Amino acid sequence: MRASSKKTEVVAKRATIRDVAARAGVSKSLVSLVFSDPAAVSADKKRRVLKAAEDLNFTPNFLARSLATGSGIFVGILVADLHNPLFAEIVDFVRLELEGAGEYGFMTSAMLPGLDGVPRLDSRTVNALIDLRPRSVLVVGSISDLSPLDKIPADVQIVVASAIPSKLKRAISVRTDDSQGMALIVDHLVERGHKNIAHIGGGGGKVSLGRAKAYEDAMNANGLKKYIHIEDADFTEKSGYKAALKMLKGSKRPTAITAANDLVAIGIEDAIKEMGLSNIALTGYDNTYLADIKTISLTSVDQDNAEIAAQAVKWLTGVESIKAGGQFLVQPRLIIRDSSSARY
Amino acid sequence: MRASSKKTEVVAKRATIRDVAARAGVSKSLVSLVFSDPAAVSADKKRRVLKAAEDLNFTPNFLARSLATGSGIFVGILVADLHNPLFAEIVDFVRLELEGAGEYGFMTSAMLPGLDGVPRLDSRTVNALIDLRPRSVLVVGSISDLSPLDKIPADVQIVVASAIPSKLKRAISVRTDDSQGMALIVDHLVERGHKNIAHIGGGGGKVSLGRAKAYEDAMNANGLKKYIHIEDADFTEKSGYKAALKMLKGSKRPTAITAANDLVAIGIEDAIKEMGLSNIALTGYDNTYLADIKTISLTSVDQDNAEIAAQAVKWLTGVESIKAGGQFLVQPRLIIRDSSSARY
DNA sequence: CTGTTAGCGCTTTCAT
DNA sequence: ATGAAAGCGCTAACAG
Repeated sequence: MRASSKKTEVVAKRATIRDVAARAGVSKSLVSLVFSDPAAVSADKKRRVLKAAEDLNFTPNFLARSLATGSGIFVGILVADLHNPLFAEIVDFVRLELEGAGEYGFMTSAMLPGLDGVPRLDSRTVNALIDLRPRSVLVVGSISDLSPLDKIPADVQIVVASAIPSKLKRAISVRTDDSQGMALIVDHLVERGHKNIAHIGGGGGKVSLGRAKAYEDAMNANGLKKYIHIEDADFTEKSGYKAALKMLKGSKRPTAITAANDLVAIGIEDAIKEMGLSNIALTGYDNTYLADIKTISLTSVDQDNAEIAAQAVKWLTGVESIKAGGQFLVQPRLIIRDSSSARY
Repeated sequence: MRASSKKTEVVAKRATIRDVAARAGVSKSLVSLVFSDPAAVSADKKRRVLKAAEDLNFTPNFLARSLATGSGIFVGILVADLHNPLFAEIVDFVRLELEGAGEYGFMTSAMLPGLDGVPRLDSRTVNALIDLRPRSVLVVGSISDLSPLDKIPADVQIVVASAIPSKLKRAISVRTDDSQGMALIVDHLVERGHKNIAHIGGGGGKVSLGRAKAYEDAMNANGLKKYIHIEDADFTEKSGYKAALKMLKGSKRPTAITAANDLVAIGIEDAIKEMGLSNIALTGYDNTYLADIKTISLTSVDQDNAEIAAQAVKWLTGVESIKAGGQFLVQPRLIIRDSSSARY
């Protein structure tokens, strides 16, 4: 039924600048002007063009425009890991923020599952993004090797959010101050009377490593150097679970455990339960929605995603700038929930 | 240091077909041919062109090609909700599958946060996607109104995965058979001795509604019509929590509760805990990684994402076809965990 | 098999 | 202020 058109294939082609020009009785270039530099065209003609565009349901072709201009009018967003709820939140904030600035964020995922389980930056997507000629590029989350992004023209600003840029000197980054975040956590546990506070994390990336280091610093600051105890884990639940089992079976069992992120904390919690232990304080990191689930109720550090997004957008839109390699650290906030209630 | 180029701005512009032609000593069209129809060019010249391309780090411009061809060479992927772990998984499978078929999937998120909290399909992204001229389009997850996609040329197949297409007759869909899924769940609970089995869900979308209906059918099939009890909730944890409180405070408290999805189940669990109840069996749906967290350990229905992805890709690549509005239902699998262990 | 000529839809100079 | 012409990087008929 639907396919039974007359002789003409009625494939609803999008109207072009030419169609609009014809309908409005002006030249193509004038139509183009209306959409790129509206102020430069007479009110009368402008109205007519706009009307015609409206009638024809016309929207400038994104693609053709990028091709012709040599530089697009949108911000390219690359998400590192679709599975991490944290990143989805940041992307939402960024888009809202971008929207407010009258800019447009085009989100793509450049990560390929990867045969070995480790996600890899897909060069085809990177190339596609380059072809699209974004005005700037935002990378959300940790990508182990950002160097493929070096093919992006040098005048296109690359901003990394919630991660430490790896192998890409020109990138600038905005993320939470993990030294402070970890200090908040350790101080909180110390207040609750804990001394023997351990950390599970430090593996699988710069961010993780940074947090482990921050934990050490915080312990030292509290004069608890002798209690420093780190069991290696990356950012996954499974890895937290295994590390926790090992730690809890060891001789100097801690009274409190700090995790590299919420997922790791969940894995630790599983291990604690499985071993029939109780009264061990536990903290997460990132304050994802998981932490807020009542069954889990995890004390965690909030990264202030809104703030991260706001700063990223300032750079992406060129409102603010900073030299290559520069960074901005956002203040974290401690969210206290049940998991850290055990006292000592 | 890096910026101190000589007089020429060394913005690493991507090499064009022209550069390659010059270097290989052939015409532009020949280069083009090598990349579009390699078989049609002599081995010798082909080698030379490929070599030159290699040297220049040349990759055909995605954009220009789409513009010239009128139909791109990639599959556009639109993700409904970045927050739902289920969708990320499906996307991963689809990409892997596409990769295997020698095709390329370009993933974008078309959902804007939405001021009222309800995500909306962003017309700019839809337009951008249309401009890119994908060979076919995959929508992953529920979007309340797909009609903006009707602007996609009629010859571009639109496939919806893990959702029921709304307001878009031309779309075809692949998803799990929820009648079977719910039957598996109800049968399982009946086997454990339960009769008074309730359902929380049914609100906020066709899929949710379908599952509620499937629950009713399964109850009827077990001769448990008089126990049918549905409390309205959408797909969020919060909504499950509220519905559960209401249900559990009511007079005919069930011995088992089936949830519309895992998140809702988690909300229900919170309510159960909060009311100090125990021995109520609980089931989720979707078998997300949340269900597998030991602390949660939720009996759930696995959708077989790999199978969904495989079917979607067959359609997307044109290997198989089906008439507009057609659908394919995948067999679900019950994953039994602790949450349903309560017997009655 | 190879090279030439248009042209995709748009944005520029550059005249008018 | 407006129109004509050239061109972004590529492919698609053509002719050689």
